[in-house]
Amino acid sequence: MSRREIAKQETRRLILAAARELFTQRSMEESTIRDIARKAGVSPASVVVHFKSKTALLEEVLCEDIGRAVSELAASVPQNAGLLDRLMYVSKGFFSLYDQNRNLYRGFIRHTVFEPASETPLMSRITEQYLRFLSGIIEEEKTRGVVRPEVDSTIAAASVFSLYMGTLITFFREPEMTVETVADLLTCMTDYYLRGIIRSGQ
Amino acid sequence: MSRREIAKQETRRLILAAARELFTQRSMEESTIRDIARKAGVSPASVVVHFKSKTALLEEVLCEDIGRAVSELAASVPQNAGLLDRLMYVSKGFFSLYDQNRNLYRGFIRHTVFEPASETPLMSRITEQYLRFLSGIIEEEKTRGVVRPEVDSTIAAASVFSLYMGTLITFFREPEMTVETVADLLTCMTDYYLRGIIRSGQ
DNA sequence: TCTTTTTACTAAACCTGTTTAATTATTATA
DNA sequence: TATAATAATTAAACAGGTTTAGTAAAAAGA
Repeated sequence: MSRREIAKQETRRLILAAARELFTQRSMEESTIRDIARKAGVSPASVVVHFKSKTALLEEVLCEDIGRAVSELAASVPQNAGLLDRLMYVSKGFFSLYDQNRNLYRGFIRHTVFEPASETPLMSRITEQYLRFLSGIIEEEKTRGVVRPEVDSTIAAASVFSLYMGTLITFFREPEMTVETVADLLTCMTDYYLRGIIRSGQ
Repeated sequence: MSRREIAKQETRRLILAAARELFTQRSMEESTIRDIARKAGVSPASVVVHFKSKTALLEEVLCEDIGRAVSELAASVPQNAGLLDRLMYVSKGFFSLYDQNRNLYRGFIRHTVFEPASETPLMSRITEQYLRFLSGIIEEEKTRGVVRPEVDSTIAAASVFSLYMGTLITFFREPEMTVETVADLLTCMTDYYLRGIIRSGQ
């Protein structure tokens, strides 16, 4: 690595560290690029040169945390638990994570979820990781005979994920909602999803 | 109404008309407050005085359209259709509406969905209207014996709405996705939801 | 080694949403 | 009617994300 490249990486590291520190203290709006730049000892322009935008910088910081959370949670799912509990396990972990800095994660998700997937590559990767995890569980339960064999696990995973997103929206929209309340709601909704709501045989 | 009040309402009307015209031509970001103010013949500050923020102004404009769409769609649901088709009917109408100006609606939903409910009263009202419509259908199908009687129609409506939101996110994230594709996906997901994915009797 | 090219970085400017401090016209009051 | 209070409006400023034009140092080429 050339001397230039080394300096560049060091600058990048400084910005990331400063951003992480500020973002964990304040919300997204309260942490300005100028603040981050000052803390990192670089110019505001440098921040935008290294990370395409403020959102991209936040994505870089938070996706590291979220990605680690997904991996850890997915690895620690209680294997002897039932389908519903296993599907809920990671979602509940996410709610707890977001609850640590609700405004920050709210801002982050607001700025990424509705963007074209190509604009938020890190977020996309984590979503795919989570979807694979969910469809993996469903496939597993298919071989156990719990889930009907004709069910498309990709569609089912996307559905379970949608229910999660729906409750996440409620979580962020209703400030009085706690992690427990939202987890209970999601559990109830997912339970319905698994069992269906119409009489069987219709 | 005093002379002052009349003038105030007229200014408000001018701003709304200008905003509507600009918003239907360009996206949210491309329509600046200064542009709207110039077209309306008022100062930029006036726009913010009459409407709390740019988002609130957009909410005012679009919720009129969305609200009308909900009412019209809800009133024209084919009554003899099955549960699935009736649940899908309004959602499909929304997708078509959003497809008319995808970037504008994307920006709008991005700026409102994750805000506290109190900040976006018009959006909240429409969401409640839609949820009532959905739970109404489910209650109806309960009396017909199609939906199991122990099902909580509020939870079920929230679930169907979540599936809609999930596919809407996909719709906005994947630019190549068409109204037809997303409608098919949602139909499939909702069908699973109604019938459940596990073997009955578990 | 000297020159040219590349590139990390930045100061200053730009754009836009929003706020503030008047200004001016209307309404209420004496 | 004259004066005081009120409120609609705005010019100007502010703040923050982003862009631009330029600088200076490193790398490449002679």
